[in-house]
Amino acid sequence: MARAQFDREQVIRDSTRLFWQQGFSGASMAQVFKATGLKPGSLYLAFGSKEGLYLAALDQYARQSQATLRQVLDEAPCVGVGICRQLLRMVDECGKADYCSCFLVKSQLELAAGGGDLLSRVSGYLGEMEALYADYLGRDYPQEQARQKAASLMLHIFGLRVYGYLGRSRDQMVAAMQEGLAWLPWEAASGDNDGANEASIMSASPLYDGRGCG
Amino acid sequence: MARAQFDREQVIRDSTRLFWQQGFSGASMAQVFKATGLKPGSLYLAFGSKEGLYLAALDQYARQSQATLRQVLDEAPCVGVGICRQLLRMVDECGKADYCSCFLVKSQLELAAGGGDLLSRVSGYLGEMEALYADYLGRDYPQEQARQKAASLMLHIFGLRVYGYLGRSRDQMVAAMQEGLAWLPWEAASGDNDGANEASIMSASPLYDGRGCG
DNA sequence: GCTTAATTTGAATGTTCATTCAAACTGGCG
DNA sequence: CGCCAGTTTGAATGAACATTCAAATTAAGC
Repeated sequence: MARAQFDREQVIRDSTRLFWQQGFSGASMAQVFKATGLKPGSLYLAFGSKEGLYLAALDQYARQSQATLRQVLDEAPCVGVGICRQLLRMVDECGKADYCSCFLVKSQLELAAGGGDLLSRVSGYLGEMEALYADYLGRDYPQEQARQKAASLMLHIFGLRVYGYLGRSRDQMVAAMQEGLAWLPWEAASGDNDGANEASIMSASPLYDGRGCG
Repeated sequence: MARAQFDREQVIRDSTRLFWQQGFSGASMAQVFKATGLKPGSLYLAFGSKEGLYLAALDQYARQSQATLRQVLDEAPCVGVGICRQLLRMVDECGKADYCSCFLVKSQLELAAGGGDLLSRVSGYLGEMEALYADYLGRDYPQEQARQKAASLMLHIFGLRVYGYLGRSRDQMVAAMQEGLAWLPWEAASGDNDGANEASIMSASPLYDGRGCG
């Protein structure tokens, strides 16, 4: 009966990289065939359409992002420190040559006008990220304050995803984040790294490191 | 010798609306012909190419945005109040049915991967907005603090341009902005409106009201 | 009102787009 | 081994794409 001869997750990962960089409209299926190594027939049999493939890419990216965020927050000595570490990592991403903002943020902006399935999925995932932060912050703050701080956090994260393109120095960006998020324990986060898990989290491909928008 | 029979500024304005909503790749020249009422030949004679027209749209949008920002800041009793008013207006934009983020922000994200003239123009304009805020803040703060606060401001503005899509209430968004920008005189801004200029600034078309990202 | 350069027109260009499909191939199973 | 459902192939499809151009039309200057 002949099983599929490609690694579905890897194909999605390759497609994600392309869609992330070029956008939905900006990436052609011809580029997808090249990036994944699959021929049209195989790709369409597996994913149905360009939109279907994009949807799979979004799902994988969001799932990965949430998992990584949970991991970072769980491994930190407290929520605040975990959040700082996550933010500092995002700042570091901005310095990379192939910096590409966040796949969800880019998708939200590109697809907003069109509406449709893709858009509601994206908005949903972004909302989930905020809820996740609020949830963790709920350990240290009363619920209303936790929600408020999560909103401010999302504002800074989204902002950084754009600001990161303007070529400011790492120090400038960190200072800008600290200015509006003064309630976070920045000192503790930049000081103590238990070192070991540093390498385990930094890994994977240069563009798609599974960290995402969270 | 036959002069051009169309209003160039109006054509650019119509094109801006389309590009702003759909993006550079997402908008087709056929849509541009429809939106502007011009035939291919006329448009290509006037602007050279799709990219040329997009460039004209960017320029007009950025010029208009900067002018409006200066006006708002100049008319306010002090810089802080002016900034708050501008931010509150941006929050209000998010509630509109055809909310479309900021043309410069959307362009930055879409064009970042491709590079080229368009991109450097966009990044330049965004940098100018920050410099403009820093300049005005220089009246109330020493230079270094002014720069810092301008950076934090841009982070919030960019953030809001994305966060605005998530469908939060006006109050929630205002609270989120206040959380990170607590040094601004929010009370004074929401309280005293001299009323008169309120209507003069709120005007123009539903999508393109010339306010922009600043 | 004639001249003439500038502008408008819209069909035509050749390319690239997402998608389809019949034919070839593959490998698990009886 | 031979069957056949599942998979791969890559050429073919027709629509949509940005752009061009020769011919028609316009109006400013004389």
